[in-house]
Amino acid sequence: MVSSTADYALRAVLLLASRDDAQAITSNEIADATGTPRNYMAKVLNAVAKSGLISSTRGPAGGFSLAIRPSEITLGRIFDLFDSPPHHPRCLLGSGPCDLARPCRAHKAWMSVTGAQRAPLLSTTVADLLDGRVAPSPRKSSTESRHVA
Amino acid sequence: MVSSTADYALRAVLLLASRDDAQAITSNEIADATGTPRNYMAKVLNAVAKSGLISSTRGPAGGFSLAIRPSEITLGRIFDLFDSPPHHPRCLLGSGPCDLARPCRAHKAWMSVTGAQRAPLLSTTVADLLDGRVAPSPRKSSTESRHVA
DNA sequence: AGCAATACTGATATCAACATGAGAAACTCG
DNA sequence: CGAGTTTCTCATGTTGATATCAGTATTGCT
Repeated sequence: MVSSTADYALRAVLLLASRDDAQAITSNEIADATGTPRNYMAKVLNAVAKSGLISSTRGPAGGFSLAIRPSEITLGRIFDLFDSPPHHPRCLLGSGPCDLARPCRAHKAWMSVTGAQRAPLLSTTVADLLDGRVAPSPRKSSTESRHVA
Repeated sequence: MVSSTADYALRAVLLLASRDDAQAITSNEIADATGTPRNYMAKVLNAVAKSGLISSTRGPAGGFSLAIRPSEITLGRIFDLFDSPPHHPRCLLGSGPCDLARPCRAHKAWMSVTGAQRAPLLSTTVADLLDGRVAPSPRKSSTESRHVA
């Protein structure tokens, strides 16, 4: 459901956010601490740094450090770097005209589902994750009881 | 976010559910109507049929038809056939003991996020999609206003 | 029995994500 | 200026999902 690359990025950002000191950590340290392949993590960090979430300094005592505050980093912002949000180019029902401007019923309902899936990524920040704080879970069992008979 | 295979399966089921007559449709008809590759759709339909959601009859005038009512088919049931739900084998924060029984704070929050993403898949049925009906969207802006300053 | 239509099965090709390795660029120190 | 440390970049290998093809099994009809 979430690519491993985006998962690596999340772990790295989470690790950086968990230490308050502005001291930079090397790519290898991050890889070892998060249990990810060293060379690959270096590439992932590079991509994240390009987006502006983290900053990198080269040379001795160099490494990576958080560029903005954890409360500003939503999960969606991290995942969007690698996993592009899905778009349904063709209508879910085969026939009939159905574009984005005038989606068919199924298309409309589907967009709502994907939107609901995306909501917690947009509302949850890295700071929330560190504090164990959690986005409000949607109340269930409202549609659950409809399809019993 | 959702594999193309699962997407194909959803379209096929949606197409079958959209016609009330119990007449079977051939694999090729389904593929053409949904705009998916013929040979691949045949294989996907085969897998869906094995799970019991649809039934298949061979020979002339054969094809596929819905095995159970659309209101009984949740989206999660279709997607789980191909996209296995993600599990986080390693803790999100590198160090410290953290298993599934006693998850760390970050782990706990993460599980809540993934759970919230999965909720609409479990509560929405194929019948809902056909009717344009939609799962209740989680109330937002409760965590949204926290990270402004 | 034999033919045609259809679902099924396995082997194979294709492609993108994942991962590795080596070397170049950049920075800090003596 | 030179040496050491670290990020950065490119080329290559590996894996799994995606897609195709050819062949087999099953059923209905004549």
